Amino acid sequence: MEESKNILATTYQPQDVEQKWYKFWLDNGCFSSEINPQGEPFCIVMPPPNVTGQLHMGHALDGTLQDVLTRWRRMQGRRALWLPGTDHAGIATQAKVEEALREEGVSRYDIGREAFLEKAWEWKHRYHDRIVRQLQKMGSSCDWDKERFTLDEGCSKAVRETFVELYNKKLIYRGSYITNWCSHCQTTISDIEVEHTERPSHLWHLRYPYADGSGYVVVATTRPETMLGDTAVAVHPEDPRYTDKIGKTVMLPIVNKEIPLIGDAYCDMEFGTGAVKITPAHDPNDFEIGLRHHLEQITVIGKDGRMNENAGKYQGQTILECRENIVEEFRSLGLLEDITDLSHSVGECYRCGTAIEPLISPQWFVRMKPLAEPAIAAVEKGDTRFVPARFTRTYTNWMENIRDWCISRQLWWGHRIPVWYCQDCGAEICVKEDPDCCPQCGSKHLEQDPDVLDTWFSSALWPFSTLGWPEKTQLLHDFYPTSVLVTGYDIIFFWVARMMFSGLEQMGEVPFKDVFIHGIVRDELGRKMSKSLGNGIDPLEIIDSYGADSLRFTLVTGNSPGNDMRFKQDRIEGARNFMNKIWNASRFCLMNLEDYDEGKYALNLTLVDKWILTRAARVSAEVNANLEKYELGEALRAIYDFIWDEFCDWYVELAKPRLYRGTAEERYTAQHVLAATLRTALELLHPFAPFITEELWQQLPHEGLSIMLAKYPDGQDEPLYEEDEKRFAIVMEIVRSIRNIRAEMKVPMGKKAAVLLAGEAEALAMVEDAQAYIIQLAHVSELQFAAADTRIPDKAAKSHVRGIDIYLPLEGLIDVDKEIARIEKEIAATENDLKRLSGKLSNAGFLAKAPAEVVEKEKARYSEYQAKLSSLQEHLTLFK
RNA sequence: GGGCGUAUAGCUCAGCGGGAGAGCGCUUGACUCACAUUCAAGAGGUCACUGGUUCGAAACCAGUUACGCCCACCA
Repeated sequence: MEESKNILATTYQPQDVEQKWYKFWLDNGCFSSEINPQGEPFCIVMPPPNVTGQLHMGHALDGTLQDVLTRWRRMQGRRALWLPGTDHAGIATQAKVEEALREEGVSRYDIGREAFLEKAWEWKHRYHDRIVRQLQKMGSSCDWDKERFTLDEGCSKAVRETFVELYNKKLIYRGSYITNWCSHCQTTISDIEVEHTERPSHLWHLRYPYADGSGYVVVATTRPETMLGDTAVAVHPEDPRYTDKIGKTVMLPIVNKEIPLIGDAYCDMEFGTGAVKITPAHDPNDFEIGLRHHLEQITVIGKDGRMNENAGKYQGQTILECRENIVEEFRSLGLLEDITDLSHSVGECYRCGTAIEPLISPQWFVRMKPLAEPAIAAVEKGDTRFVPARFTRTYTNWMENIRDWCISRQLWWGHRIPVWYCQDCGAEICVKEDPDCCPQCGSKHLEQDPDVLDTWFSSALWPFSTLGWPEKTQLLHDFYPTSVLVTGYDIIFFWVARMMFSGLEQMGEVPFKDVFIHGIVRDELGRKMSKSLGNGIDPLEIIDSYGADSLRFTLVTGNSPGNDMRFKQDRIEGARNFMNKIWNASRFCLMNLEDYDEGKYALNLTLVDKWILTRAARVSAEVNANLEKYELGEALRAIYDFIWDEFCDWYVELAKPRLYRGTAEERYTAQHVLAATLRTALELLHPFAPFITEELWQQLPHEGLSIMLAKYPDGQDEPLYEEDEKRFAIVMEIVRSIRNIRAEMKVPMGKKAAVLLAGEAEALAMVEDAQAYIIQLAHVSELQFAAADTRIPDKAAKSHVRGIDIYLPLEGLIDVDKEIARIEKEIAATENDLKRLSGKLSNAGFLAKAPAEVVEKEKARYSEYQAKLSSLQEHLTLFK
């Protein structure tokens, strides 16, 4: 690695170092959980990206947060495991593969199930490799040796085990119910995969004549075409308009069939005409009513989304065509009463946007009630904690109102349902090992259920299937329950909730202790990034031009838990600038360490040394506290401020005189503190910006193989020089004050002014040994000290800081009017502060009830401002 | 119909009981020997509104308004 020393370039080139260090970490096993075999286990199981395509900004955010937590814990000495993997993504992947086939001019039915699956696996390998490369480019420190895939052998075994166990407990059942059918994807989807959108539509009021010729009843519907499958008309049993009509029959127009008028409390008397047409085969509510009243289910819409053979002359028409024609026919029959506007929510497939058709078909379901109860209790007990806490309610509300989960999909890519049907005796066989013959009749004519499972069924097992379950592995024993799950709020229902009940059911324990929820990454205008809008920002492109560290920095800063963030170009540039700043600060450090010889001299710490060391310790503590709370953005902000403001703008500047012109001993101390502080800063920053910190850390004096394995600074064992910290704060104020006067008076840089500090001996003593600092940073030619009552220069600009009057006698440069204005402005500000403080201090309640230290602080502040005010007022009289 | 979030400087956002913050943008000045992807200084805010709790509220509570999101079998 020695040849990598390149401290000449004044700009950081991430491309040069990122690949090198990732390989180094891999080669040295730094990502293995066993790099810290003695540590307390810490485990994050990666939400598996779909193998459908490539990583987007959401993955980049998700991965960055996980990597920060993992690297931080690892540096703390924990036995940290970040377990990676990918998801087979049933519908999505199958759709992609089918699309590819279509381009070749064939359908999946042409090539058959086996050949299709081969294609799908090819697809999987190709995109899997791409995703892994992308995760690696991000700097992800996951343990690749333990990588998993939802459709791999182990996960398949876990799925099989779970299915059979739930089946045996009657928690999985098969039945003909109405489910959500997507005619484009050609499969059923679960309730949460249906997206509801408000669409403007109409309410058609149709007349259904009574069979006995006594007039008609008007039904209101948004779906006239389904009338072909009507098997009743329902009204509220207590609706006075209809009580005497219940039990009559109506003549279903067009179809010319008698159907009953029934009473059912489902009907809302207020809505429409109070009468509802009932189509049990095409509406979930009607389905329920149909069951209650033993109505016939007549399917008139087929799986292709067109009217079927039961639709008579309308057979073959699309739903919308048929709708128009039915309405026309009602009109011509004189049975169209009215058409009114209505906006109502339409269910659409989350994948393809196709309108969902409720259809009756035999499907497999998970019985949710018994599984949801422990999952709710576990969160209420606090076994699993949501961060931020507000998502607890999102979770429990959903769990409490949960409905059975339809898990069968009419796809080929996925876990095949482990159920066989005996072709001879009709037995249903659900077993862990593929059966040879029917256990009931011994027949060999068995046929496996053609369907596969919802992808989320396998994802639900992810926290333990990846650790080896159903085998009782050491890994499972050591790392389950996992420490934290990091994911977006958009999949709390799809995934988090299902992992919860699956973990509790199969493992008897929650799958993770914390759920750290983040928002989604939006574009500059706050819009969701999407393919159709074409507003997506490719993380890989950002990495290519700015580096992974800059991308990670951008994603972490300004991102608070659970909230969405906007990705703006100028923020990534800011991140890039920060990396460059560190690069150059390190260059400076390295240039001055050429002759550094550890231990050569005893340290002789100066004021500024003690200040920066104390600040480093405090920032370290603050960073850890924030990371514990999952406040990653706050942690990083503290590091940023420390490095840029305190270390670069103050410490480095003040170290220069000793480095350039100091004695050998002085130079040594400065080198030592410089290197130690920079090293601490790099270590603090490492989880957020792994590449640049490794590159620089390696070049600094260090112990150990990699910064990844350095102890994360926590500031616990460092001495705190509190007195020096306070004193240096005063120095900073004085410097800023002088700089302010210089800038306001437009004193040219080259023009150095003499500065007089006047005050009580006690106040002056605070800054006495900091003269050189003030002279250097405030461009002062000479610094004089004087007693408080010294006769002061006539034509001097003045400021006042902490009991010290600061005079800049700038003959010829002082613009009297400007100085008056400047002083008046400062006086006004001071008076304002005093007013507020005196109000506070004259408040008996405040003095009696506020904590003593707060009262003390305010009192001190008050007298300080008073001194400042009188000092400035006195000064003003000199000019008037 | 239920639930949730957000409203702080021109923009993007932190802060969430004790002196209004950052980055970007803007103004002014500086190529100061690590960095102009820089340095220094500055302007800019009744912290959405109304009540309440408190000695003290941007922060806590209640309500209001605006925008956004999620859930719900609204023919």
